[in-house]
Amino acid sequence: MNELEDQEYSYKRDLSEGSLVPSHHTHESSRMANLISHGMHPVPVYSRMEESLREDDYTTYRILPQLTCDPLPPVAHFSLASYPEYLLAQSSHYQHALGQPYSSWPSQEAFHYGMSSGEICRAVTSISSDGADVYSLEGYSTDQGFRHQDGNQPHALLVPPHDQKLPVEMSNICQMLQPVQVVCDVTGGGQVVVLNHCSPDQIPHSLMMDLNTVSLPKPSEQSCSTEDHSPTGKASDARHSEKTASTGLPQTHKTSAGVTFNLAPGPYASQLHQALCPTQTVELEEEGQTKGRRRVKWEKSKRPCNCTKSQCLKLYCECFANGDVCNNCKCLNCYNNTEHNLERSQAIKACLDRNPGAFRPKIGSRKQGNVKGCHTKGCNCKRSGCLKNYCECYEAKIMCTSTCKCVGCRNYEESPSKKSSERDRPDYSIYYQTRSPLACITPDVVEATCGCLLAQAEEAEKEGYTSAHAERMILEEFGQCLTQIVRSIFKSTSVQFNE
DNA sequence: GAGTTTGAAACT
DNA sequence: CAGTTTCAAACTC
Repeated sequence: MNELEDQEYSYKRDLSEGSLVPSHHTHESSRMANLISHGMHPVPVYSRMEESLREDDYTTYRILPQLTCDPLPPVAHFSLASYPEYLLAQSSHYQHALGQPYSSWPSQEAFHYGMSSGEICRAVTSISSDGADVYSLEGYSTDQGFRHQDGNQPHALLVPPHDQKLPVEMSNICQMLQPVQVVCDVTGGGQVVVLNHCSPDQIPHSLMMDLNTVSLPKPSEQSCSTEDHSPTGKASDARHSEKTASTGLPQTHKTSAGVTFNLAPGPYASQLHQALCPTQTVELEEEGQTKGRRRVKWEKSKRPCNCTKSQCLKLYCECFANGDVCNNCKCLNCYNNTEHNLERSQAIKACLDRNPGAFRPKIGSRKQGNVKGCHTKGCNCKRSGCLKNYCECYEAKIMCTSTCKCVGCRNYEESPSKKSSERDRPDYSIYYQTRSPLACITPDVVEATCGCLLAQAEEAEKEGYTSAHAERMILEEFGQCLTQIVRSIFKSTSVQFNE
C-alpha cells in the first residue's frame, strides 16, 4: 500500500464525543489545507487546547508570523467583539454613521486589504466548526499590491484599531461567522474586518471599533421595501440604490489615503456562499425544485419575512433573529431597520437580557459524531416526529441529540434512503420516546471504524502475520471500536457504563 | 391563497 | 420553572 493510502487509512480513535476521527482526514486537516491554499502555512504549536487534546493525538495549529499569507508580510492577530456587542453597536451607532457617509476615516486609514472577504471567510470558517480550536490568524498587512488573480475586487474592509487587544480564540470567530454578519477586530496592529459571509451582498455592514469617530459607509439596504412605514425609508433606499444602479458598478469608498473598498455586492457572492455554506447551497438548489420551501435558517436572512405583529423586533422575526435588518421583506409595521434604531437597539437589548445567547447560532459545533453540528438548545417537538421542518434540528438537516426534549422523535437516522422510507416503516416512536441512542452511529463513525479495521489489516500485512493473526487483530480492533461506541452511547444517554 | 398545524419565543 | 399565549413559518387543501 502506498503512502497516500497509508494516510487515508491511518485513523485515530477518539469517541469521547461519539466520533472516530481519521488522523489524516480530520476537519482540522481540511481546514488547514484550506488555509494553505490561501497562502497561509500552518505550523503545529502548543496551545491551551492542545494541552487537553494531546493525548488523543490531536494537533492544533497556529498561523505563525513567519509563515505568512503570501505575498503579504505578517501583521495582525484577529480578535473579536461579541456578537451581542456588535448588534448593539450596530444599532446604536448607525445613526451617527449614516449621518456622515463616505467621509474620511479616523487616524489611520482604511485600506484595501487585497484579500476578498470570500478568501478571508473561507480561511476563517475552514477552522471554525467545533469551537474548540485556538487559532490566531496572522499575515495581514496594509499592502495594497495584492489583487485576486481573477482581477476581482476584494470585498473585505479593514480598519486599523486604536488599541491593542489580545487575540481571542477562533471559536469566537465561529460564533461570529455563523450568523449572517461578521465582525472581526484584527488587532495587534491589525484592523477591523467587516464581513457578511452568508449575505455577501451586504458587505460591509457595520464596524465595531470606535464608532464615535469612525464614519461608516452607508450600509446596504436597511428597510423593508414594501411595508416601510417610515416617511424616509423608501426615499433613502432609493437614493442608495441609485448610487449603485446609476453606474452599474459596485459602490466604493475612497479614503483620504486614496484607498478604496467595495460597498456593493461582490463577484464573490455566489462562490463565497458556495464555499462557506456548501450544505446550505445544496439545500437551496434542492429547494428550487420545491417551490422555494425548505430553506435553512441562515439563508432565511436573505428571504423576506412576513411578520405582521411583532414589528420584526422579536425573535419570531428571522431577520431580526439573524441580526439582520429587514430587506425587501413583506412584513408589516417593520421597525427592524435603520429608521428605527432606537426601538431596534432596545429590542436587541431586551432579547439579550432575556437570553444572552439569543443571537448566537442555534446550530452549534459537532457532537455525537455528527459533523454537521447539533442544535445548541435542542428541539421540543411533540407532534411532528422531528421529521418536518417545524423541527429546527430536522430543518438544519441534523439529527436530534440528547439535548432535545422532543417526544416521539424519529430524527435519528441520516441515511436518505431510510428517510425516504420513513412512511413505510413501523412507528418506532413508541419504543423511542426520545432520540435513539443509536443516532451516535453516524456514517462518519462507521467510516472511521472501517478505517481503524483497515489500518489493522494493513499493519498485519506489513508485519507478515498469518491470516488468522490478522483476523484476530482486526476483531480486537473492532471490539475496541465497539466498546468506545457503546461508551459514547451510554455517555450521551447519561447512563453509567461499566466495562 | 386561505386555513390549519406546529413549535419557538414571549409572557404570566 | 411550568403552563399559557403569541407569533410566524410550515404545511395542507
